[in-house]
Amino acid sequence: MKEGPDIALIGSLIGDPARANMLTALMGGRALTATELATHAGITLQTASSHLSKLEAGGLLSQRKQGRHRYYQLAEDEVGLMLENLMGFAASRGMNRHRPGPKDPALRKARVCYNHLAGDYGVRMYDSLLAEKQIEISGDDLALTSAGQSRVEALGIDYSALTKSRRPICRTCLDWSERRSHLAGSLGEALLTLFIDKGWAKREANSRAIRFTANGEKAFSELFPQ
Amino acid sequence: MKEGPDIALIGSLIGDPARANMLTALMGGRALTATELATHAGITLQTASSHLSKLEAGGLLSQRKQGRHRYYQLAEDEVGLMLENLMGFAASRGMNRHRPGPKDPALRKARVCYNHLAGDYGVRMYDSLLAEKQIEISGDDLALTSAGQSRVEALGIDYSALTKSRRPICRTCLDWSERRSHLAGSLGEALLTLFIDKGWAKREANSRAIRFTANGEKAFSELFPQ
DNA sequence: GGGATGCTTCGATTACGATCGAAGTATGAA
DNA sequence: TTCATACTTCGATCGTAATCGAAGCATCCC
Repeated sequence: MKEGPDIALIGSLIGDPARANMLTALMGGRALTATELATHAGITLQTASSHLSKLEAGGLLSQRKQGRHRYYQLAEDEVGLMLENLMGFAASRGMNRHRPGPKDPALRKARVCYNHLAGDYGVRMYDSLLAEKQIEISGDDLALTSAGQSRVEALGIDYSALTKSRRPICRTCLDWSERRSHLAGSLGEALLTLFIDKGWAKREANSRAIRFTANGEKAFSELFPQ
Repeated sequence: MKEGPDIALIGSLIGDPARANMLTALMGGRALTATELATHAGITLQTASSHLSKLEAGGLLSQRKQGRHRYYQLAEDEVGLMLENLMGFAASRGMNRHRPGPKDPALRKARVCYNHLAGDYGVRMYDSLLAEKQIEISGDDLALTSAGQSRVEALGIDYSALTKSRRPICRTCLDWSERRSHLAGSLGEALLTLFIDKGWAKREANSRAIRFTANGEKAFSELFPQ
C-alpha cells in the first residue's frame, strides 16, 4: 500500500529493550556468546536465544559456531553505523538510560564504535587525516589518497589485504558524543587494531571505553597533529 | 545499568507499523492533519490520536493547531535524516512493503526527502555543487563558499534569511535509492521550493515523487551540469 | 561411558500495547 | 443557538510477543 522500505521491521527489532541491550553490548565490537548477551540484557538464556534468532533473521547479527559456543556479532559495518546514528539521535533528545556517571568522560574521549575508534580521539584522527590530505572526500565516498596509502603502509598495515575485501576501506561514521565524523571502514578497523597491538591503547573490560597509555597518547599526537 | 543512549525507545516508536506509516507519510514534507495520518496508517482517529501523542512526546513530531485542525510534521531536520538513514538500511536488506511497482522509477529519479530533493536528481545537484566548489566539506560539516553564496543569491534565494535560523544551511543526507549523499539543510529546502515555485517541478499527489517538466529538466541540467 | 556446559525448542503464562466504541471538548458554520 | 467537524479521553477487549520452566540436543572433558 505504501511506498518505500519497511522501517517498522527494523524499528521493532531495535525497539525491544532486551534486544537493544544486546545490540549496544555488541557495539563494543567483540563477538559475544549467547550466555554473555543474556547477562547483558538481564534475561534468561531461553529468552535470549529467541531474541538472537530474530536479530539474525533480520540481518542485524551474524553468528558463528565455535565448539559449543555460539559467537554473535553485528552482521556488517552498516549495522554499526546505523546504530551509532540512532544513538546520536537519542542522545540529542536526552534519552539516556543512566545518569551521566564517571565513566561518561572516558567514553567521550575514546571508545570503540563497533570495530573502529570513536569519540574525541576518533574525530581528531579523522580531521588530521583529512587536513593532511591522506584521505579525501569525493561525493559521498571517502577515499585513501596515494600519500595516505604509503603512510598507512609505513605504519605496518597491509594495504593490499584491505583492498581484497568487499568492504569499503574508508567510510565516515557520525559520532553521538562529538556529533562529528570519524573514520570507519576496514582502514578504521585496522588502525584501531594497530593502536592496541602496539600497546598504545587498551580496551576496558565490559565497556566501550578505550584507555590510551601515556606513550600511546604521545604517539597518537605525533601521528595525528591537530 | 548499561551505558549510552536509549535506542530502544526510538526503536519502539518507529517499530509499530501504524506509526511507521505515519512517519513515512510525513517524509513527504507536508504537514498533515491527524485525520489524514489516520487514513495513511489505516486506523481509526482515536488510535491515531494516541500514536501521535506518543510520537510527539518522543520528540519525533511537532504539532501546530490551526482552527480545528491539528497539523503534524517531523519535529526537525534530524528526524528526517534519521528516517532516511533507516530506510537506506532497510532497503539494502530488501525489506520492502510493496513489490517494486511502476512508481518506483519515479521515486528513484526525484523525490522529496522531508523538505529537500533526493534521488538521482538530488545526488546530481549535490555532486555538481561540490565539483564547482560552491559547497565544500570541512570535517563533518558542509559549508557554502562565497562563490556558492553569490550563486544562490543570483537564483533569487534570500541568503540572509537562511542565516537567521538556527538550522544548518548545508547538510548531507544519505539516499536510500542512490546510496550517495544529497543536499539537506535550509539551503536544500530553499532550492526545492525554488524549483517548484519556478514551475520546473511538481510534487505528485500522495507520493514523495517529484515530476520535472521538460523546461525544468533543461534548466536543471544547465544549472547543475554533470 | 558419564557428567557438565552451552544452547535450542516447546509449551504455558503473563503483561503490555494496539485497537476501537462511546462519550467528551473545542472550533467553525449556519 | 444549533449542528457539524476535528480531535481527545476513557474504558474494555483482544492479540501478540516477551518471558521462563522443563525437556531435548550437541559438544567437550574426564
